[in-house]
Amino acid sequence: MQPSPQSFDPVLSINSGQVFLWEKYNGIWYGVYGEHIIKVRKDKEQSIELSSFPEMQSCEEKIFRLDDNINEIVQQLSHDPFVDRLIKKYTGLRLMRQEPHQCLFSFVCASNTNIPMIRRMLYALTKKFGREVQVDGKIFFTFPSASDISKATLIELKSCGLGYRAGAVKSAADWIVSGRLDFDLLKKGRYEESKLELLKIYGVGNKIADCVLLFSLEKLEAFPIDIWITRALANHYNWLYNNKLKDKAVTSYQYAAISKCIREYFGKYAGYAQQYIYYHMRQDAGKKW
DNA sequence: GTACAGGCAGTAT
DNA sequence: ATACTGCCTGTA
Repeated sequence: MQPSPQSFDPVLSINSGQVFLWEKYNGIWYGVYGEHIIKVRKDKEQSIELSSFPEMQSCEEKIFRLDDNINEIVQQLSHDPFVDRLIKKYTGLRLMRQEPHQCLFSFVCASNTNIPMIRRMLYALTKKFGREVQVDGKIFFTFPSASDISKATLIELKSCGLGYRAGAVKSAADWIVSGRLDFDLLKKGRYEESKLELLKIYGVGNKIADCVLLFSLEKLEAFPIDIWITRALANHYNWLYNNKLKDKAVTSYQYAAISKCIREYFGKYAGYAQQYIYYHMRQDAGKKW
């Protein structure tokens, strides 16, 4: 039987650059999901086995968004020939649902750097401020809470390799702890309103806000535009924004205009389109991470 | 030594 | 509304 878009491939999704604290150990994938360690094993028949420590109810459905109506999503995106082709090419690629606070800190750290560096920073943060747990004889560290990070000094944060991002991480932590930033409210709010709230945080701009909205706050219309997506838009969607995009960084006004246009074009599941395009661009460039 | 890597904020025009 | 700048850190 041919694989259909309905199937999902956890390893492909884990390796698509949307999550950072995952690693392969003895052929099994382990990932940090807040306080939990997630274990993903694919056996020879390719059947998938997921477990969580401590156990989390229906973690497979939760993390790999199996509650999404993928048929409807695929159908809605298939009007675009490019994305339609990518959906068929990268069978099983899914968005992954992340813990909001881990997601926010991850993408604040992701600003202006590369994936190996992001992984290094986040691992150092978990090691310094997280809780040690053992799974299958291997030591892991849970993701620190906002309160843990808020108590840290800038020096300590910088010692995790955060550099100038340390201030942004600390201020985000302070906002969460003070209740000034409430993820439950942002989940309930509309995309535009929740985005405006996130943009108030020091160190959070358009791209990071859209990542947090898409990956952790259930805003599937969010379409994060980074350098890879800018290149893709310049190559395949030049009609959407009639301007020279090339490799230049977009200004915030350009970002808003492109974002609005592309969300109208792809519809309420634009974020899924972004994921396929992003993965394709990086594959094309030969990126492993 | 230089360039570069998955942005952002601040400032000037 | 856009252009320009500096920024931690590590790797090629």
